Formats: sequence, C-alpha cells, structure tokens
Amino acid sequence: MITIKEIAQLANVSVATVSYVLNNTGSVSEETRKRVLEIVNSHNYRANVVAKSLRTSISNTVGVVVEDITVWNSSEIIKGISKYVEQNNKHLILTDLGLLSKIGSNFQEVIKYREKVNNEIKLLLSAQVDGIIYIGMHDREIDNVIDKINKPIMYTYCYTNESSSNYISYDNIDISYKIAETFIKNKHTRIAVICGSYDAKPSYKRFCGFKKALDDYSITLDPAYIKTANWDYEQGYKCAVELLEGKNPPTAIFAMNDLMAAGVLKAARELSINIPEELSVIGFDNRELSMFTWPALTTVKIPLFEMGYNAAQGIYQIVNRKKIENSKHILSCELIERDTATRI
Amino acid sequence: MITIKEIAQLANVSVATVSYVLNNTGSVSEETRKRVLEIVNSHNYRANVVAKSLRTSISNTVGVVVEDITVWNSSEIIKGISKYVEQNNKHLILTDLGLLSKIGSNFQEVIKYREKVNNEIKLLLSAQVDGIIYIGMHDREIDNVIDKINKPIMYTYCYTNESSSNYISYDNIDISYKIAETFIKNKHTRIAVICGSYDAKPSYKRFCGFKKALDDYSITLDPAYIKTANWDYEQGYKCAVELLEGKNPPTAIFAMNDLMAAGVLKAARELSINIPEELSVIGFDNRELSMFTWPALTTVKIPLFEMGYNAAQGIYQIVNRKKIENSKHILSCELIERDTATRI
DNA sequence: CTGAAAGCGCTTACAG
DNA sequence: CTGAAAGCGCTTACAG
Repeated sequence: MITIKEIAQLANVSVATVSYVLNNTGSVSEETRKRVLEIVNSHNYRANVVAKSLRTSISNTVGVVVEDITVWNSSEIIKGISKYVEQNNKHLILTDLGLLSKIGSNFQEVIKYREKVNNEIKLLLSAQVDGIIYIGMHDREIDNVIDKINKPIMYTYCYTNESSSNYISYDNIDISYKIAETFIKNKHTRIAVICGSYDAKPSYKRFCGFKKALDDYSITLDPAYIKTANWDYEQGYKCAVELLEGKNPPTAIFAMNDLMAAGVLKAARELSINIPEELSVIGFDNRELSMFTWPALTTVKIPLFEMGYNAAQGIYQIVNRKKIENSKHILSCELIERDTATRI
Repeated sequence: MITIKEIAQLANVSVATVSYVLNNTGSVSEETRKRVLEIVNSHNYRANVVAKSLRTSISNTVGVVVEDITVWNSSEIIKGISKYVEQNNKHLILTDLGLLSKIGSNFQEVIKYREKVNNEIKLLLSAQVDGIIYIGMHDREIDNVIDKINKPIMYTYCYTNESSSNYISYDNIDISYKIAETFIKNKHTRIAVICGSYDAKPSYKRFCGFKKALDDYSITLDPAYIKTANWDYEQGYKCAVELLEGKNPPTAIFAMNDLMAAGVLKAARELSINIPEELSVIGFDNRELSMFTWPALTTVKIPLFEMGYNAAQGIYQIVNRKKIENSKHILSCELIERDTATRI
C-alpha cells in the first residue's frame, strides 16, 4: 500500500499539500492539484483509514451489536444500516451476541449477559466507532442493560425508557387496528385473536389496536375469542384447534405472528375448514415462510430495512450535531395481502 | 477514554513499561506489574485498537464481503465467522454488496459489478483488515472477479479455480448419493429428480451423486424423470405436475432445493396425492420454510456455521503462517429427516 | 528491570 | 499557495 509520503515525493510536494488536495481542504493551486491527483490515481492510492481515524478521532465506522444474527429480523435491519453506510462512505463493524442459543425466548434473561454485552461494547469503543446500533431479537424494553457511554447509541427492534436514549421502532397499534378493520369490512363479526406472550409489549400493543377497531365498529369481543400463546407454531396450532372446535367458532383469526398463523392453517387443514372461504387468517412479520404456507399467508410487513437505515442516519445526525434532541422514531407497517383473508 | 500515557503517569512508570505489562512482553518486576495492573483495572483502561493497529500493522479484524446479507444462507455463515472472531478477540467488519436486488439469480452478472466489488475490497483494505472472507449468495465459480490483493482471501459459498485461492465449500455429491440411497432402501424404484439451473455447478454435482447411487443399485433412470427447473417455487410446482400427471408417475422425487420441494408438495396436494404414503419428497437447504410446509419437509442441512468458522480460522492460519499451502476444504452435509420421505 | 525515543500514516494549526 | 512540525496512542528495538 502506497502512503501519502510516497505520493508527496512523487509529486514533488509536501505531505500537507497532498492531504489538502485529498480532503479538499486548504487552498492549492489548480496546477499542483492536478499533478497530485494524477499520481494518486495512477498509483491507486487510498488513505489508510486507521491512521486517519487515529489522527482525527472520527473513525467513520458504526458499531452494530446484534442480539442474534440468525433471528429472522436481523438481516434486513443490517441491510438498511449497510445501505446508509455505503452511501455515506462509512464502515460497519459487527458483533453478534449469539443470544438465541443462550436464552431462547426468555428475553428478560439478557440481564444475565449484561457483562458480556458491555464488554463487547467496550471492544467496539476501543475500535473508536462513532456510535453504536443495538439490534434486539424481540421488540421489548432493555433498560439498564447497557452502561452509559459517551458515544451515541441507537436501539432498534427494542427500546428503552431512559429519557436520554434513542430508538427506532415500528407501529404495532395502527396496523393491528387495520387488521381488525379489514376483517370487519369483509363482514366478519366473529373475530378471534391469538396473542403472543402475555408480558410482551408488542402483544399488548397489538391487542390494543385490534380491540380499538372492534370497539369503534361496535363489535363485541367474546372473551373466549382471546387466546394467549407463546409466539410459536405448536401453540398457534393448539389455540386454533380450541377456537375452531368451540361451539361458536370464529370466522376470522388474527394471529400475532406468522409462526402461530401457520399453526392456525394447520389446524384448519386438519378440521377441513376452507381458507379463506370459511375462515380468514392474518399473521404478522412477513417472514419467508409466509409465502410458502398453503394458502399463502396474508400478513404484516415490518419496515426492517428502514429501521436499520434510520438508525444509522440517526447516529450521524447526533455525531454531526445536526440534531441535539433524542431520536425516538416509530415507523409504519404495511399489510401484505395474500390468500388467507377474504377481500371485499 | 483513558490512554496509556495517563496510566503511566498514575503508576509512576514509563508508557513502555505499561505496554510491556499489558502485552505480557518484556520483563517487568512483579511489584510494578501489580501496581500497573491495578491502575489499569480501576480505570477500566482499554487499549485503543486503532493506534495499536497503526503501529503494528495488524488490525485483528477480518473483512467480510457478503453478496447479499438477506439471502437465506448468509446469516448462519456470518454467525460462524462471528464465533471465531469472538473466541479469538478479533473484530469483524462487514460489507453487504446487496447483489440480490441488482442481479437476482443471474449469477454470472456479478461480473458487471466487478468494479464495485473491488472498490469495496479496497475500502476494507484501507481499514487494514487482516484478510477477507467473501460469501457468495449461490455456490458457484467466481473466477476473475476479485483483483489480486496482498492479504489472504477466503471464499465460501462460492469458489474459484485459481490455484492460489482458498475456499470452504460443502459436499454436494455424497449427500445426493445418500438421498437416492434413502429412496432406494425404502423400496422406491420410480425415482425422479427436479434439478436446479442446468448451468449451475451444484445442480451438476447433485445430479452426479444422485445418479451414481441409482447406477450402483442398478436402477434405471427414465429420462422423463429428469426435470430441469430454475430453483424456484413455481417451477418446482410445474415440474411436479408434469411428473405426477405422466403415465408412469414417480413415487419419489428429489427436488434440489426447498423452494422447489415446496412446489412439489403443492402439486401433490392439488392432485390429492398423499405424502409420504404415495410420494416421497426430499429437498435441499433446510431453510426455515422447510419446517412449516405440510408435511414438514425432509431435507439437507448445509454446514453453514462451520463454513463461516473455518473460513475465519483459515484466514488466521495463513496470517500466522501456520499454514503455507492453500486451503480448499469441503465439508459434509447432513440429512434432516422429517415427514415427507418414507423410512424403513 | 526500566525508560527515552523513533515511528506507524495521517491532519492541521501556523508561519512564510 | 506551500511546507515544517507537532501530535493522535500505541509498540519496540536499544541503551543503561
């Protein structure tokens, strides 16, 4: 790798001058600028970003801490960060906490890994990152996990209640309202819901949005139509069987994620209930599998890419002082209509 | 962030001495070592890796270039790299080429992005990475895409024929042999295959392994039982319909990926053919969707994690000169038996 | 056993 | 418009 010093010698100027033309700073005569640029290009010179970063103490790299990269939502969020980073000539340094195999879906247990998490963040900090993006594997609070640091930190697919913190989240309430509304507009009145874990915030929020629509349209929600499952396929299946074998089975089910929705489809298949003619089903997440269920699942797309992109953008807004106040953004979801829900 | 200089002052020694105890190099009296370490710990000191990297010209970070991070195989490979990196106190800097939206599955078109690819690699090089891991989105040759560089580069989920190159791949042939053998041992004789793109190496290799088993067991392969599709769901479906509506339909189908296998399941469902009683199906890839098809798909697990781990390990074997010769490794796949293939 | 000093490749006041 | 020099935070011969 050729250095700035060598370029300077070849161009018969000082390293300062080379630096000036490279960074478009200082004033350099057109003539020497041209000469330097020629040498730079012909030798394919690239500044050593390590040296640059040491000198300027801005590294142009963002540190990404992902709770588990194999969880379905992570890739698309990282893609969003990547896009921003690429467009703005930054770098991305990634740390995978690998929490899935450690705590499964007992999300509150992250606290057990507090030390590890903070250690990884310190490692990132020692690499002089400009800021940190923390990607949760489940949308929930993670207050008091990460120690205060003097670089901006942006949470996504999780959030904190700490007033000084920044996050990019998505809107559970509006879209859940819309799901119920979609059922209602298609003349359904016996509408059931299979919730995720009772203590999960997304569960709570989705229920609130859903319920609000029923209220607004004066449809009563029979308590027997409310099931609480645990986000997984088997439980979705079990709840659906209970629902569908009841004496007044629903004609529409909102399953709060695609896995449980797939369980509902399985139950319907076994009970010979036709979808969507006899039963409408809407899931949540738009995971890959939702395209390959039978019938293809109507579901909700979470703006993962945008969340990642905005998170990276937020970091640099703070770094560049373009924005003093904290960033707390909530992005909208989109209903993906496929074949499991009737349409007007 | 506290620096080595401040630690030195606090401990009343020179920075050299602090450096010696930090790196366990040089000889330091037990007494001063203890004193230094105490200060280091109480102040939570961490070496600035940027400065360290500039000085030693070894950055302890590996550059990962992934053709597209949202492609199903990427995450697990990155997880493998991550694991190695974490265990060995290295960093991982990631670049997503985002090729999926640019070239779809016209893989040969990577060549159009030659400049972009090399540019990203130069960017990584300017960040002083110790080596580069290139993750393909499809297992194929990518000769002549990446310019020669003076750092080790390791290909995975793709490979090159350049003699000087290193790659970690997986074994298509053995596992395909095993698939055919599984069918045969379960008394199938009318065995069909739905191949991927004709010009894809994995297609070719999987076919070879498959055919070898039929030959070894003296089962003739009716040319009508060989279908060529294009890796996708719709084509898998179409080929299966042709196969199953033919006058001598197969009782077993090897679909060369899970998407096409899902298409086969769809065809069977529509034609009221029971699986696995009347038709056995085996896919390939063990993608998430394979757990949620109906019935759950018997398929092949590719050792993605291990590929990533070995790739990272390979980089540092080369860096540390523990290994002079080139690394070309081929890892084994595993048959995941679920519910679409009969068992003895 | 310990420290002064050079140097990694840059940037940036400052002087001319 | 141009350059000499200091300095970012480390490591590492070298001298004592």
